[in-house]
Amino acid sequence: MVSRVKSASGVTVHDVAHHAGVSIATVSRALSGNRPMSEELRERVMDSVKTLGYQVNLVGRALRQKRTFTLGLVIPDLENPFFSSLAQNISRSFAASEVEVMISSADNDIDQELRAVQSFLGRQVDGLVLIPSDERESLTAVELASGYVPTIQFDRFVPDTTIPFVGCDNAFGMSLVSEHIANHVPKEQKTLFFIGGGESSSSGRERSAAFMALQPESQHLEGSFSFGWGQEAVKKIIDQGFTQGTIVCAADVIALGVSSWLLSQGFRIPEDFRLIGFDDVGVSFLAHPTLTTVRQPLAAMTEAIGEMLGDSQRAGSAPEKTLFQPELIVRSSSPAR
Amino acid sequence: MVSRVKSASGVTVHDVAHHAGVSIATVSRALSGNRPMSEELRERVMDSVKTLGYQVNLVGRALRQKRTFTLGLVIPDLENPFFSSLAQNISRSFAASEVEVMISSADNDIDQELRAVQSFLGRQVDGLVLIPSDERESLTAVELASGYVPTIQFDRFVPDTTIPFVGCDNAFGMSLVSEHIANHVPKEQKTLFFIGGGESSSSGRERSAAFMALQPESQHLEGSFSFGWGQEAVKKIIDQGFTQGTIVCAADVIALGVSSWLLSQGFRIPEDFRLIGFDDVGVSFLAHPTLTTVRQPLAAMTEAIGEMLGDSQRAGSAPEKTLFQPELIVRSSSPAR
DNA sequence: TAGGCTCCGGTAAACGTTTACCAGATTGGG
DNA sequence: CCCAATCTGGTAAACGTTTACCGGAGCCTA
Repeated sequence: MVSRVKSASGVTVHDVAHHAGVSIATVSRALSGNRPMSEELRERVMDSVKTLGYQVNLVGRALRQKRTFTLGLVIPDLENPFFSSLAQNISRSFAASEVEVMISSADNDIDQELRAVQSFLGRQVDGLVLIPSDERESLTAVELASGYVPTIQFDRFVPDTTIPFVGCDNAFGMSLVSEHIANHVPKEQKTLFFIGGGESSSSGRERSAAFMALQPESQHLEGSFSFGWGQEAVKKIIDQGFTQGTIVCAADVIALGVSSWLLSQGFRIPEDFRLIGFDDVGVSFLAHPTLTTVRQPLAAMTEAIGEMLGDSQRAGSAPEKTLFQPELIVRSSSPAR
Repeated sequence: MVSRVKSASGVTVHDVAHHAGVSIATVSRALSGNRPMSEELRERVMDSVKTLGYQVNLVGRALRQKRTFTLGLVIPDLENPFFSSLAQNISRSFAASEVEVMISSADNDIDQELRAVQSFLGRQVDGLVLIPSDERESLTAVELASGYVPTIQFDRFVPDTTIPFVGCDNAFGMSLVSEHIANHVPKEQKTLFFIGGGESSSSGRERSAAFMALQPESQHLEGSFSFGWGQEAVKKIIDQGFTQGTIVCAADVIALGVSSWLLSQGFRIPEDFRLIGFDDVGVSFLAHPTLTTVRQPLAAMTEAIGEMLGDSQRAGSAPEKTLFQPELIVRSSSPAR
């Protein structure tokens, strides 16, 4: 037979105690190692645990300990590769620790987002990492969360709050791009285009603002963080009659859309158009041509989450904003001279 | 000040009862509507709830009710767009219901996968949806899960178990592809290549086997479900000197890799190579050229999850395997004649 | 008017843990 | 040899809910 124990479910610490002929306290201690005990007894308990197929009920434990060893993560949109890769990274950075990361998708809907936050709060998560779906509308969710548990805004923030934020220095990232253009893009391709990801997120606004400040001459298109928008935007550019230039995108997803459309129309990258992205999402080094982009130091950023959540439990207020310095990764879509 | 209630956390049903001058039972009933009560009293309770900022503690509720209204979802790899879009779909199909979907990533690691399952079980989820990471190695996790709660294998299954499975009819999907090739691919492109996703998942094996049975003449390459493998595989094909043909991929991710590499080398799709994918992942209708692919009816499939989990609570054994018929979506990477 | 039924609120038990406190045993030092 | 300290196991309370059960009040019927 496949499963010996038909329903292992329902075995409690009492059953184990009874089977081993000890008290429930002893069982608990044997399992947690919270207090020393004779080796012989511990083994007896462990044997019973094994034969009965006992698995601790974390709900009971959580109620008693007032800790769940759970971290909630709310993602605006799982279908955006940047976010899903973010989720993967955050999970991974907690894989070795005792806390489990639970992910919930807001599906680009602020009601869903609020619901996800409430659900996590009700489930007594020990901390919450939010990527706000909308710069304004997410205010309720973010503030609600931070009223209950240590909360971190990640990648984007809702303005005018004191809730800690971990992200990257978008302005610095754009300055790297601007510098790269100055040093490595030939004159004939110095017609600049900037395709933004929309004004509804801080990262979108910051990137647009930074680039426009550095390169006020460039043409500016504003849309959303999506593959489809990249295609649409570059189409507009081509429709205006441009046949060469440099296209800077507020995100890799956008740049990939641009690339796919340009190639399909017979344009060459980087010979006709140079293309620069932002994020360094997984496929950007696999795409052909490989994408020049601004890499966010995700590993370091996700580590910061752990530290900040730890700190906020111990000491006073965590630093309001932690920015990480991104790095320019030069690949073939806009090579060095 | 931003948050009026410094720490709303810690307000219990007792506090509300005290504040409203009623018993805790009344508070519980006012909130749940579980028993009729005078409107006046209910309002008094609700007022107290609001002023105190009470939020129900779902841990307490779960312990008492022995239900968590939570569905666990374990994903092999969030960075694979097919899986993340799957996750999004499953979340979405439960958005309107009272149950919350919690996602956990196994990060392609069976230890992580087992850990995720155990964690979900300990947290007393009401049901579990698993996409086994590995056909053989995931056996432990899948069987463990099904010993405790209603469990469904999704998209892939571990062989030789009786644990319910929801997926698509891969053989049928491949027969559609084969038919399409017979009817719409011109003779000079009838050199067929099949790029598989590896033998470590049932879907990979089934698709490969089905296509090879239908088109035994075709050249067969086996790898993994990834963008990078698509590029690598098509490179091998080109290195053999082929300059035209039809490439069938076991997944869209693979096909996108193929497409990106072919275009970068100056090949044209579909003039030189026709390209056919599987899954109909989000970007495949955005890619240029748009991808001809086999669409899995995800919406229907995710709905089936809800039904099966409901059934398995009520009646006896659910049907062992539920297969959905996929559909061929003809787009420009392999157009109709 | 007595008896029973309905309505509405409260009391307390139960869910499965962990852990503060207690008590008996053992040990060690003076 | 006695007292204190330590060690080891058990008892019971507590975490925050929900709900079975109880009981008083009001009402209807015979």
